[in-house]
Amino acid sequence: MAANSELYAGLYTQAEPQRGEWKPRRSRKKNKVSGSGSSGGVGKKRKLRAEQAMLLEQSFGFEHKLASERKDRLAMELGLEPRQVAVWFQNRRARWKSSKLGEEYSKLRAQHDSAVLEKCRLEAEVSKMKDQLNDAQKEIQRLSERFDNFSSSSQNSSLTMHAMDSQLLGEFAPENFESLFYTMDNSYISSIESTNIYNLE
DNA sequence: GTCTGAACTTGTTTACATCA
DNA sequence: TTGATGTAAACAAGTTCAGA
Repeated sequence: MAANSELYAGLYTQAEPQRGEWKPRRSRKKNKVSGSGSSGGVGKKRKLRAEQAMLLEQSFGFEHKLASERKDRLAMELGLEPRQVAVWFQNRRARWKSSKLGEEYSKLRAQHDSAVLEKCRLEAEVSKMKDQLNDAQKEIQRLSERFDNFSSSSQNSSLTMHAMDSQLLGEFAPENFESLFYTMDNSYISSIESTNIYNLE
């Protein structure tokens, strides 16, 4: 296959090449240029001079895409082949994209790390709350059993609820103890929770 | 030996020219 | 006039390789 540099040599026109955004392209040339001669052959790879690279960078900073006119003008200003300018822009776009991807990766990595930390924190919190719930349930169970024992042993007793109140619960007796027992028939747990007897903290 | 970057290769897309 | 086909130019992605 003929080298593209040979094919392209001398074929650059005033067209506006842009992919993605539409712009009118070159008008087709009738005559092919076989210019496989000196100009197309870059031959040895050589590093661009500092001022050439600087101007190319400036141009790239202005616009990443390279319209044909600009390419020709740049090539003329820099004393390079238009093909070299085009190649430089292609490579520069590739480097730019690569660095952009690197930045994007770093950002996502940081977000991921902080999300993992937050997940750990939340899991620890859930675990702690489960423990507290467990303790609360045990305490409820304990009190329930004590109450059952007491009520069965003193079923015929003449003790009043008030007497039982202070005897059984001591300092933990809630102020509305009677109403608590009344609601316990319907919903023991929820009434306890709603009267906030047990501080889970 | 490694890295960087210029140049190249391959495949795809798009605009245009030509012809039936 | 229109649809099919060919061609050139441009691009992205990947590769090669000279020079630092």
